[in-house]
Amino acid sequence: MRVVHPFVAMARKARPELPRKRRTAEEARTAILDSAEKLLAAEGPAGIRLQEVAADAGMSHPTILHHFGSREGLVEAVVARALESLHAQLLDAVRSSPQGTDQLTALLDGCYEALSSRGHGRTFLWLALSGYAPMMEELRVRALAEAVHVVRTEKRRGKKAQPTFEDTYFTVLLPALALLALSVTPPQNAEEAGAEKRFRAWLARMVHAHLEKG
Amino acid sequence: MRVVHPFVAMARKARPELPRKRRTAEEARTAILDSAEKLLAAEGPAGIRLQEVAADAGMSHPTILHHFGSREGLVEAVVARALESLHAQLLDAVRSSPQGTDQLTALLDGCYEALSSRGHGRTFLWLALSGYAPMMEELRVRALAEAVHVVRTEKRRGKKAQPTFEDTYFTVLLPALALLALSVTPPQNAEEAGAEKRFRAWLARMVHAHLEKG
DNA sequence: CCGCTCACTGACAATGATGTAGATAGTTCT
DNA sequence: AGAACTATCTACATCATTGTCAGTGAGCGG
Repeated sequence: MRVVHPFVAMARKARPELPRKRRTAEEARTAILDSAEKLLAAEGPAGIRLQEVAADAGMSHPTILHHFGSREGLVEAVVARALESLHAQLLDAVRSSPQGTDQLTALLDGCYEALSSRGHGRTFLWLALSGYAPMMEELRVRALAEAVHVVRTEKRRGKKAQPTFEDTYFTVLLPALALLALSVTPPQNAEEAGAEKRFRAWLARMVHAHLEKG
Repeated sequence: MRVVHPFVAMARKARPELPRKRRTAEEARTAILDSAEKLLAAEGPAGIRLQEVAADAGMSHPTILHHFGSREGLVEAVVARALESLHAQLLDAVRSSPQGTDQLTALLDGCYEALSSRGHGRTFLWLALSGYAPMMEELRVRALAEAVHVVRTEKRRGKKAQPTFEDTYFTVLLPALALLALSVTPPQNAEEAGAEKRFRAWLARMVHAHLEKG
């Protein structure tokens, strides 16, 4: 039934770049996930092919199946890790600077960085389109808006017109959607990058003005 | 070399639902494109499979190859037709109402309708992510912003502070990006639909206020 | 009625992707 | 050193998808 390979040694010699490396299971998993994540951001979940991931990670594709059970297992793992990483980066960006126009610009810059630097914004949109991630819930805009709303109402304690929560929610949602869409195609040159930066500053002024005036 | 099929007639009888239909070439092409466009909006360009398109259009997959030459040919045709249709619908929406807050709300509603009704927004994002369509150019935001800027400067003739074109551009770009991102996941129920409608009205007020004040 | 055109079909080839099986070779523990 | 463990490999099986081919039949002009 099984044809035993005759010339293993020869094949080995023919491709001297195959010194079977042995990593720890953890190292192997992260190497695989790193390679898969690149493909995920570039081509979406459908673009994750075992052979290609394996080639990029410097191993053969059955090794991936050994570590993740199946292609679906790999996809789930890389999706989970990417979303986790995105949320962590966004949280970092939000935690640093809460008040003032300049800080708001910095905040938007930070969020945009989180979305575009490692292709997480692209990944997120791929997932939303593919139905992997429930768009709005995953972006956790609501939670962020709640935090902002607390600060906002705090600041205008005593004023007569208190803003509604929905107003605050929309005010947070708007830049979130815009930055997400922008991150699909990162700027190709310095000029585009400059324009996008000015856009974020402009957007920050707009949002800030709206939050202040109520 | 070739095994001649022995029981064609029997096979025909076995599946009586196969009366070979003959359409005109035009009818066939549009039927195929209609089916392919559904798949394109749902799963992106990578989701266009000849067998599936053929099944949906009620024919065998070689017929598609007969009409479009190759899968790539089909994809190009359906992409071209979808973008054409999206631009036509957006143009329609923009042409109807140029001034005032209420009309601006209607305009945004119209644009959102164009993006979400037939999944054109999803299609567009699939294409942008896949690298088929150059995001910003394809949305033709610049051309729209130029038209808006003419009207805007016209209205404030004589005033001292004229808004820059970039300000107008950003003011058009912002709702464009937001609506596009929103169209990825159309509302699942009446409540979500209502919230999105209120968001568009809120956005229209914001944009209108900015355009008026300068 | 005849014959041509071409939309259409089933069968098959070719390619590429996932998954399986058994052997091989680092690592670590005793 | 020897044994156990397991990360890794090659080879193969299986399936889905695109594309080719030769033939079929509906409609139309003579």
